Amino acid sequence: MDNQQLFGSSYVDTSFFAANGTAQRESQPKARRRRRRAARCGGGDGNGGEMDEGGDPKKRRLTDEQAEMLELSFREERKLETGRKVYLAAELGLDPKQVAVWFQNRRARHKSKTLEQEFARLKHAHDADILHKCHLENELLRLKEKLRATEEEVQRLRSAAGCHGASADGGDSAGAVSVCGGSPGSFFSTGTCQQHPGFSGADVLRPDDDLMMCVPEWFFA
DNA sequence: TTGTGTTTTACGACCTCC
DNA sequence: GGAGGTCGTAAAACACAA
Repeated sequence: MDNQQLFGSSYVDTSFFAANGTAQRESQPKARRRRRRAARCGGGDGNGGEMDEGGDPKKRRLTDEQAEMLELSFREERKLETGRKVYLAAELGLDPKQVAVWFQNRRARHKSKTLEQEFARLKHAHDADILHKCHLENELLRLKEKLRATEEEVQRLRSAAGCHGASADGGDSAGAVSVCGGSPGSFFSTGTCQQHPGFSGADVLRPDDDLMMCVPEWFFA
């Protein structure tokens, strides 16, 4: 069937068909499924309202051609105004209501897929943030350890110089390394990085990432 | 062949816009 | 008020592993 004939120039431009053709389906399994069904049923009859033995209109899957043309039309414009609905229904031998329902369901599928992709993107970004936070925490620990060593060295030099009253700060230097066990805002308890169970930082790691202290506790569970 | 999970079609309820 | 939208859901159609 000629695409120009089917949709009319006001609905679909020819460059779209040229670019997409009929091969650009969302997934191969879907195509395979339709092929198998077509083989079983002896191909589509072009009638979406086939009756069962009792004469009741049963749920009928659209033929490959019908689905394909609706898909092309959907990609062109996701909303369905009355004129286009009636036109498509007439050209595809469907009830206008069927066309409307198909578009409703197609929009729902599209939205669902979009949300899925957006979720994956946000999760990836979140994982990267968690990893970055881990590195910052590790760096903080290193710096505090360095500070503690420096303060110990100062203390030692003062002692060596006979400056016994120098510890006016109450000997608080030991508190400098208490971050591991007691820092209120710390993410760490025993030097490991506590992650959410769903953390999947592996996909954002780089070869030079220092993971010395960044092992989630659940890893050892 | 059958049980089960997934996809597709269809519908009703409710909302928004003209 | 009617047309068409989303959302939630039922059920048929289908794929596939056991």
